[in-house]
Amino acid sequence: MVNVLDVAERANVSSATVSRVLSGSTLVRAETRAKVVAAAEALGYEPNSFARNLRKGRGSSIALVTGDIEHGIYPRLAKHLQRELELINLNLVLFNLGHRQERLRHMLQHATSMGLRGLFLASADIADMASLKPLVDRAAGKGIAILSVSQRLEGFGIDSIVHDDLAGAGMAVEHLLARGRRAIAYLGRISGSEVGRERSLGHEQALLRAGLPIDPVLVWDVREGFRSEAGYRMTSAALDRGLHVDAIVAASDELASGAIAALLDHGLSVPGDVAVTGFGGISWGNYLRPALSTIDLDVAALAERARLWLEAHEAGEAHPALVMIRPSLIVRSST
Amino acid sequence: MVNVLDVAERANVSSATVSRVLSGSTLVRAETRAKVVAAAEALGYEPNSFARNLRKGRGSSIALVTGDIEHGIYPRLAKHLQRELELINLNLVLFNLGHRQERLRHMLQHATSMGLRGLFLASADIADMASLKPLVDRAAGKGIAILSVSQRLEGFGIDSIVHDDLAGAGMAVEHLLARGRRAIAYLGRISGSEVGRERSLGHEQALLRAGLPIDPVLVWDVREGFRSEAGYRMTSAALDRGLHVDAIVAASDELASGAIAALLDHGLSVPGDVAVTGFGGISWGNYLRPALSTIDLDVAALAERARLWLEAHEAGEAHPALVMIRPSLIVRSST
DNA sequence: TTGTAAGCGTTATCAG
DNA sequence: CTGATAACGCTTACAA
Repeated sequence: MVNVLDVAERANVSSATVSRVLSGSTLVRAETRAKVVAAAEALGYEPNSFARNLRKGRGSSIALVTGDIEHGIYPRLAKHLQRELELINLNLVLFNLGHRQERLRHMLQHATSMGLRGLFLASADIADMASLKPLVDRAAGKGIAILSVSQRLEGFGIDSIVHDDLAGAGMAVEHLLARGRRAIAYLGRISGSEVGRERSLGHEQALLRAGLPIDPVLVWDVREGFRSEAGYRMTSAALDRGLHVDAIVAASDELASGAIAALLDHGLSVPGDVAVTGFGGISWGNYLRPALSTIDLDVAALAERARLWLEAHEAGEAHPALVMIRPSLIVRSST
Repeated sequence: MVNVLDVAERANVSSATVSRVLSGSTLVRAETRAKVVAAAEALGYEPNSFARNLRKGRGSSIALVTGDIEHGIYPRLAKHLQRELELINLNLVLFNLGHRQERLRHMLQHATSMGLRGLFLASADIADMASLKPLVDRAAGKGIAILSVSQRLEGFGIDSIVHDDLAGAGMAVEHLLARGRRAIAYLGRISGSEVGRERSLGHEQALLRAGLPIDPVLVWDVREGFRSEAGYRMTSAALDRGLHVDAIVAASDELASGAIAALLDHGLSVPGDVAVTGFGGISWGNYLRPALSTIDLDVAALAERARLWLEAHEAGEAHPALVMIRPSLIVRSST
């Protein structure tokens, strides 16, 4: 393994000079710089990141902490975040909780020891924030940059960059109202949990704005998460109970796909009998039949803001505690 | 930041002893060990991974190199790999190529410098392997563990753990033949590329086994990758040309969803007029209507084998150059 | 503009 | 079974 000393020797300079050249310092004579660069080149020198990080006292990776990286917009989020971090020479390390709360504790506890520079929280089910707070503070105190990129956690002192779920759900409901729908169900509440609360609230508030009552039987809980299966099950159950619905606002595209399947299986037509909207803007939504109208989440924008936040944080600059990314409605044939 | 010396001081031992205790060495008196553990506990000691890695000369993360982490089975793969690596205290860092070949070169070149312990290649479009080979060898020579987890690359001296695509495609074709289909198209060849070649071959061989001819017009190229849009486009184009087909074997679930959409849009029924199979076993496939019959890939098994491979590799034990994971057919209503 | 030298926190070697 | 000590490769005061 060739190191700075080898390069220094070959270039007839000191290791300090080599280091200066390689870290792009300007305080080096052009001529010297050239010599060093040539020597490094010739020897195939590659800096050792551990030594550098050890010396500098900080690492070069950010952990993306997800509940379930497999579903919803998380794969897209991971992709965009990685791309953004790469711009500032940081790595994205993946940490999937699999919905085990204690693993988050573990993560928070060992963030410094793992040499992480920051933590992007993208787990949808951070429930017990109160008990987590001390750990978060401890990590933050040690210089770990902590940002929530899925839930609004600014109330707990954690900066948050999130999609404007409230507005998104509102847009869906308003679109359905404009289409003449009145019995607009909400699919995807997780009762007793903050998860998806904003979306559920968006549905509620939009109905109230329109002067419509909130019918509790039209708010459907999912316990198994935002996946197709839950959508299918809850929609089926509602239909079996003979509920009257003419539209469903689903909290995710996957839930929506399950809902549509259930409706079709019950002999109903979409959107003829029941219109359905999704949430997320997943790519295959356009190839469901009927094609899924959905609230498209601008994940690329979110990822960029996350990078900007990180840069500001590292520079010690001020940054807003909450950024909301505005989603947009995509109208397709399911509504 | 509390370090080994602090712990040593508090426990009245040397840093060496602390290190021994913390790395679980048995050559320490139980009593001494207890003192050290207590001191570490009391001080809230956390080992510094950079120092450790620097000293040990190797890191603790594996990079997952994908072409596009957003689609297909890659999110699932990432999830399972992370879980497996966690078992052996390794991190998974994400590196998404976005289908830019030169970024792979870069990755290979800087793997050591980034302190990576290994590289899992999961990019479907590693085309120019010949030119990449020297870089791979160089990295391998430096002790980087390199494993392909999507393409068969054992011919290039790269150990590979892959799904048995040949068998999978064969199972799909045989299933369709058993259902009486004869004009079985293959959707998803990328002409002039090794990508998906095994699947395409599986289709071909299964037809030949059944004594059926290969009709070139029934092999559909996709240039835009294995996504829904391409499936829709190619299927539409074929139908517009008036081609007779009674079944489509798609190289991915996303392609299949596009194909089904195109068929329905052309007024055809699935599976009445045309049966369709997917590839992957994506979770929402069961909620398409008709529900998608597919070749289910056992990603969890693949991930486990990958971990086992890594352990063997590190232990210097022998390990097979090629492991094939057997997929299974899931029959739903699209066939 | 460049060199010297002192660490960063850990582990491995060698004595004891 | 334990301690002293020398690295690992890099950056950064401080000197020159």
